[in-house]
Amino acid sequence: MKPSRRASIGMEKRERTRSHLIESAYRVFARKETDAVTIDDIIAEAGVARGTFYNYFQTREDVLRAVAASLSDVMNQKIWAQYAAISDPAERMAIGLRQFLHQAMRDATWGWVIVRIGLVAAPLSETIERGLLSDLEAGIRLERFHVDSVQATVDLVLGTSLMAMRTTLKGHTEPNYPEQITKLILKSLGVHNDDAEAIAFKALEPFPEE
Amino acid sequence: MKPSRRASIGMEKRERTRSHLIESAYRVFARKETDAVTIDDIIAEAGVARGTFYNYFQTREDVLRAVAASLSDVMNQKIWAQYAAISDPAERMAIGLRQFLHQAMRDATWGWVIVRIGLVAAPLSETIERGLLSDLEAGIRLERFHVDSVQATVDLVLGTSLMAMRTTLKGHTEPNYPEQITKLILKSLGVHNDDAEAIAFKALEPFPEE
Amino acid sequence: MKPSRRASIGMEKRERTRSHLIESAYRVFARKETDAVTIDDIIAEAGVARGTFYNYFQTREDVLRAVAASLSDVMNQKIWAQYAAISDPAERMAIGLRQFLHQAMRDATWGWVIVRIGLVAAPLSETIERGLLSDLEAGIRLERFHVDSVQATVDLVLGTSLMAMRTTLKGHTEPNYPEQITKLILKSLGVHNDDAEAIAFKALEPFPEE
Amino acid sequence: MKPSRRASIGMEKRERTRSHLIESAYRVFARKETDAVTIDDIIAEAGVARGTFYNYFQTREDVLRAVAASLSDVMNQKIWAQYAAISDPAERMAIGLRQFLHQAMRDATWGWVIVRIGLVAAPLSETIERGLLSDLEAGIRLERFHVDSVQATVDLVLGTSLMAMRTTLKGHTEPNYPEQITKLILKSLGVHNDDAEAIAFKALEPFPEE
DNA sequence: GATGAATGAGGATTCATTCAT
DNA sequence: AATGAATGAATCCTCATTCAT
Repeated sequence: MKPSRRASIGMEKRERTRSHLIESAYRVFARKETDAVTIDDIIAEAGVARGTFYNYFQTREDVLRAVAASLSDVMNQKIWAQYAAISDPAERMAIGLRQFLHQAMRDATWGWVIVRIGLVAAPLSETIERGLLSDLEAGIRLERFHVDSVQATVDLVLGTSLMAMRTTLKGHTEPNYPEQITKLILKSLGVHNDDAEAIAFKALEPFPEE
Repeated sequence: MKPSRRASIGMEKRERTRSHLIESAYRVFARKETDAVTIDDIIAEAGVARGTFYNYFQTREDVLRAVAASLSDVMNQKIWAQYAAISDPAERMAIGLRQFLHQAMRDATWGWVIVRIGLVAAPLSETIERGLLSDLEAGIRLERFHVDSVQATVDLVLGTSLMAMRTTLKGHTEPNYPEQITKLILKSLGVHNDDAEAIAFKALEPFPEE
Repeated sequence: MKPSRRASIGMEKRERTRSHLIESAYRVFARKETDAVTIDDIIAEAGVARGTFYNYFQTREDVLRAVAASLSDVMNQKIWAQYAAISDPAERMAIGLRQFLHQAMRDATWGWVIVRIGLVAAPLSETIERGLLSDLEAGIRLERFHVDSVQATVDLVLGTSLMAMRTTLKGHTEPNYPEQITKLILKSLGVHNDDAEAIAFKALEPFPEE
Repeated sequence: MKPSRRASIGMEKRERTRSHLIESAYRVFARKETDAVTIDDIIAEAGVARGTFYNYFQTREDVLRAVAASLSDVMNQKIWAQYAAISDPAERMAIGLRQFLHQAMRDATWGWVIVRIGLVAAPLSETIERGLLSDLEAGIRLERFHVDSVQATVDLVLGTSLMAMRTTLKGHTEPNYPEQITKLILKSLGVHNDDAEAIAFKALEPFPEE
């Protein structure tokens, strides 16, 4: 059992450093335009030597991908996990959108990273689009949504929510902004006004804390 | 030869070189991510010496602003100017949106530059937002649009149309995509389905050529 | 278990690892230009951890020296060992040269290492020069060789044989090339043509296999 | 005539800097093992900024090639040119070898560069081998040389002269060493002793100074 | 006004070496 | 004795910017 134990200690440390680097990179990506981020920024934030970075990532792209993958994980666990039980697609989408925007308000770092790399980094945007698409199709099948073009709808939902997030992060404070956006999007999907309002403003379950 | 004439010739030449540089930069910005554009790219495209660039612009930001300003001018003259006569805000907005998307399909270079710098570069983003806002407010005033939050609506229109443009530029081809998007946005602004459809698919005046 | 036994096991293991590292380094030196060899290359070839290398060698120079020393040993045992019994200096030299070149043809790895580090690494080149010099002086004393300058002769023998080895390794295939070279060198040392030919082409004892 | 004059001034300056860099690189290559030469070494020697180097060469290989090309030019002009009038291949080869070795004694910098890059760097090695081969073939055709294998002879001449040069550069001082080497090589090519001696020690024309 | 050579700060990357486990 | 994470010096390379002609 000696070697496996030894190895597992090494592994743990390695994993810890890797996570630490990803978290540091994440904080840096929140502060700066993606292309302006240097590896020096990241190692300074992590308090680690230059060479250490290269023990874990080959390139800046690499670490960007890792950050995106980690965000995608978090999102899956925190945002979408919770509505396993909900069957109404309109309600599912509403919860997703609101969590998304609330999370950005609660944690601006998270928000900025999403706005900056959300659309660029493959794994994240794919995760989002896939989830969105499945809810959308379910809604159409169940005649909850009424849309002419699925692609147009995807553009609307994604475009609007990212833009709303940006607006929020830039300091716009309007009461219930996430709910306003949610209601607006639901209506665009063909949900009637009162229904949309009821769903968008329905009490949310508390967000799972870290 | 009168000195003033000499001067005016110089002026003309100066203006010509400046425009040439702006157009070259514009083509380069269409090809590459904003931060990836180097001054070398621009002077290579313009076929001009390195020093010449600095006779006209102090920094890279400078030329970006100039490109944005030039786009903004064109937009004011071509798009906004065109519907001076139209009074229905829904129709105005529909024409604006469609022109916008059609132009991107016609001229991918233009499209990519708008997607890349439309929201970031100063004079351009202001022109866009101002135009959008004035139509929006007119529509609300005249009870053509029914919205709860103006900001939410701005986010929806901008976000959706930029995302749609991106989709188009990436090769999505769906018949009447600009019209689908326009109809969807009009409905989101509270215009009834049939009305939105009629407006979104109404024949367009030909776009003024250069 | 007796401590001395324990110690001797440790010693054996230590020796085994050391040899393993030297052999791995040797294979790497055969593949790459000396200065291009990294310690990573060596440990990857050996399948051993980075730290292990430093348990045996202080620096890269160190391992280079060790490889050279090991080559020198092999050479002494395999090539020169066999002509203890031969007294004619011309024949001794002929056998040495031919073994040298035949070995390079048989084992290109060995050949490349010799060509690459043969002249740089001290212990090897000294071994070679010492052997060469003693045969040369014997030949002169016995009036088998007729030369004006010993140094010039050393340069000729060493330079020609290394260059011939390089030529061979680069793929030149001419029947009996080692013998041609040997005959040429013998003639340069003052041996008559027919005599040189006879010696250079005389049947060789089989090479001692590993 | 203005622009062409302007351009030609620029060209001259450019050419001057380029030559300056090549000469500096040349001096550095004489001091260090090829792979140990850094671009910093070169720019320090040239007293020029880091970026300047990259205005002229893309890579270290590039500058090596340029140095080799320049050496090859000089060689063609100075050494080969000199014996346009000499028809005896033995004499031609003797003059070539002696010039070669004398030049190394006179100018150690030159010698070291030749020893280091003579066989590796493209245009230089070709010039050397071509010159050698043409004399060799002429000698064989005219029955001045008597050899069994051309390749073996090339290896002998190149190997011996490079090794002799190295010996000289390392401080070996023997009177008439270039001549001893030349005589030895001529004899190896089948020239009779007295003849070889006469040719190898014949008075040399003074070497054309720069 | 146009040119392009020269500059050097900034950032990326490699790799020998140390050291705690 | 073996391991491999961490280190940081050394080097490479790019590119915005200056300036003399």
